[in-house]
Amino acid sequence: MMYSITETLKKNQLSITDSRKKILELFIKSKGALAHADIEHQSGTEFDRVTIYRTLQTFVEKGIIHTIPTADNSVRYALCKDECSDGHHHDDHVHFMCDNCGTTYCLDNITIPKLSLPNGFTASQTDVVVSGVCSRCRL
Amino acid sequence: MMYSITETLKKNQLSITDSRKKILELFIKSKGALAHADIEHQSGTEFDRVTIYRTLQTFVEKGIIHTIPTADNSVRYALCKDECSDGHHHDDHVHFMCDNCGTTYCLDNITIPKLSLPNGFTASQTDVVVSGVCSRCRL
DNA sequence: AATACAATGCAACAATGTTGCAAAATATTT
DNA sequence: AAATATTTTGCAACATTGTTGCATTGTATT
Repeated sequence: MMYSITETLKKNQLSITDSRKKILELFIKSKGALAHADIEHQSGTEFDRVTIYRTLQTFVEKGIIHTIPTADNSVRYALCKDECSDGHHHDDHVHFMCDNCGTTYCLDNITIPKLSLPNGFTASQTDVVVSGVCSRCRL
Repeated sequence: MMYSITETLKKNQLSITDSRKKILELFIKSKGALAHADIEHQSGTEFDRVTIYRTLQTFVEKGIIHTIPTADNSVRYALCKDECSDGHHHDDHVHFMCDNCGTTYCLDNITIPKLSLPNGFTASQTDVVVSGVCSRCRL
């Protein structure tokens, strides 16, 4: 599957800038989710902290990336699947965070089972966060 | 069900102090989960910010409260059920966060269905965070 | 009541996130 | 291709959240 950085930005009506290209590239190359700090380190002193914050915000709004709830409440981001668009995320997949290496995976293939909520409660979104040991750390 | 504040503290080998009594009381009175800021506001200027942080930390370590992963990655705490003890939490229940009023509920009665993870992955903890509208906001 | 021990408040700091605004880069128009 | 309009960036300043060391105060123990 092709994933053209410039195409993606254009498709979302975003102007093509160095920071957006670079940050999107980091997500594509990355196996797991990224935290703000990861991006800051991996891009060196190339971009201002504020620019990274704003870029991440923009990407979330456009449905390019989504935030991942983690057991330790650290903020992480991962690429959305194609179905996501402007503010409407469809990320009802399972996230897995490795206790050992800290890598966060999107387990796209595992669907979340329907839960029956108490009377009067309606669900709009369901997030599942599994912690444990990933395949690479298990050896 | 009785819930004696002093008893609970004693049971966990904690000395009885004003801040611990007050903060534990807030949790017992509260219907939902509490954030650090909630406690800070509800207890006025009575206690130092640092004391609240340390008290929450202690309560988590002793298994009196547990943190709740939320979709917006804000840190919240809620009372544990009796089974929790020193560092060993058994909080595999569903958490519900209302998009309207922000209240976070522990849905103790809903059990988390078993998920089949990809090969090589082992789960130690599973958190489910449901967002939506709660029964009080639905009217 | 005296001593030992633990918790608190204060100050200082670190990390994370936000806002306003001028300068620079990108996109659009002619 | 140059000029204009629009966006984005970097900087500075600030707000919020969380942490650490240490003297003081409060709690528990003898």
